[in-house]
Amino acid sequence: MTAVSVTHESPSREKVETNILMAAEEVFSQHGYRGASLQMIADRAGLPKANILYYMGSKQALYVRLLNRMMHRWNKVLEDITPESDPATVLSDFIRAKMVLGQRYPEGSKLFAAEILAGAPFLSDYLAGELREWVASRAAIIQQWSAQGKMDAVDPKWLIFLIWSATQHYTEYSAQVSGILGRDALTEEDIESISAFLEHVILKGCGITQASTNAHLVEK
Amino acid sequence: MTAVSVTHESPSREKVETNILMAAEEVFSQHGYRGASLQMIADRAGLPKANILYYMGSKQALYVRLLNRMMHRWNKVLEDITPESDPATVLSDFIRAKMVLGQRYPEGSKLFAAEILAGAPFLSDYLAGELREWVASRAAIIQQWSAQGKMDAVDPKWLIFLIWSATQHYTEYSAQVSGILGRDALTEEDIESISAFLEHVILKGCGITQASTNAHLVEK
DNA sequence: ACTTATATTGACCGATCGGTCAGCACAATC
DNA sequence: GATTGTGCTGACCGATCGGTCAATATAAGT
Repeated sequence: MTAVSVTHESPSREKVETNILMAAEEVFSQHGYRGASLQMIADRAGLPKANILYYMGSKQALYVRLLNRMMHRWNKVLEDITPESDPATVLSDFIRAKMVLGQRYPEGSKLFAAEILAGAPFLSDYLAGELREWVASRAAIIQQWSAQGKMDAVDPKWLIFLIWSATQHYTEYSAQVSGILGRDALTEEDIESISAFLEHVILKGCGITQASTNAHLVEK
Repeated sequence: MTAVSVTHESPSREKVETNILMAAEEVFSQHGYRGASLQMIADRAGLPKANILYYMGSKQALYVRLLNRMMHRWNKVLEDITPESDPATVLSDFIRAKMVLGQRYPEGSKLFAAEILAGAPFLSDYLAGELREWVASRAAIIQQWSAQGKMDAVDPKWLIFLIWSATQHYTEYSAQVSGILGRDALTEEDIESISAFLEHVILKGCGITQASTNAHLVEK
């Protein structure tokens, strides 16, 4: 990527940063914070190592920036939910939204997973603060659904963790999944099949009757 | 150190090796293969770095040895299962066996997770060979259960992945779970509560009526 | 054209990486 | 007592780590 381009104009700052962030997300997600090296990121971005530090300041700043970006993406999921909402559609949307998120940002999801695996040294505040509130508020609503007889009296936290884990599995364990399935990557049909399966098992397992036959139709 | 009367083989060697393996499992599980350093392992084992290499040969040999040890532990799960088996008890046992496995070997489980996250560079053969066969054989049996009307006609592979992910979550994401729950670690009651929840949702979600022989698990 | 500000990067720093090796400690054998 | 074999480890190796900096190139402002 050295300047051999026919056009003499240099890429804008934003373009370069995006390029670096993409490369860094790949490397960090594969090897974790300690296992990743700036040289690997630089090579993947097609830039000299010093240039990475010029734009990002330090390895840690780059890493934290990627974590924040991923947290921002994640925060948009399941924003509006009330006790009056229909459990079937809400949980269904939740499952599918998380599946889409994992498919759209596989490297970011893996980056997050590696951070948690390492003991969440950079995310402990977020987990015990913002995310805990997120879970608590959603759990309270699910609890009300149970009290209203709309679903079984399951522990809402375990239910949330179940949906998280079941959906994340297909992005973070993609190497295992594709190794077992004998396929390089999941197809569109795979994703739809998995989503329908999770919808079926989790809703039915929680005693939720799917309101309409076309509940699987989700629009963004 | 230890004065042993019978000295056919050196018992100290085994002790030292176990010590090293324990330390290495912790470090590798936290930081992955690249992120782990022999110095960190040596410090945790209370030995000089050269001693680690004296016993284990190389970083890679040590890592592969840990992976193999974890694979052997894992292989014992769900060994005997036939089409005549009762789906309720089999799946229930599967869920609880995996929960126990994760609680018994948290570092080993995380080590495995980190390896998969990195793209399974050392495990691709195992995933596409031994483990794929494991899944295929169990999937065939589940398929027969569906054909016999013992349960819903769900895709067996997705079901196996669901149980894997849902149970593994509590060991590999323990930092996230405890951060959200505000607890340092899961209690015995937590484990039982989670196991009962997963049993309830997954069995019911697959249209399996819990057998009377498991009556002690139904109500809690 | 000249000045200023920003982009870019090769060269370098001390620290740490995985790994080698010579040599010491020590018990068993001769 | 001398020899041998094994356990053990400090010292060292070249490579790579994250990060700094001076020098240069390019763009922008006047």
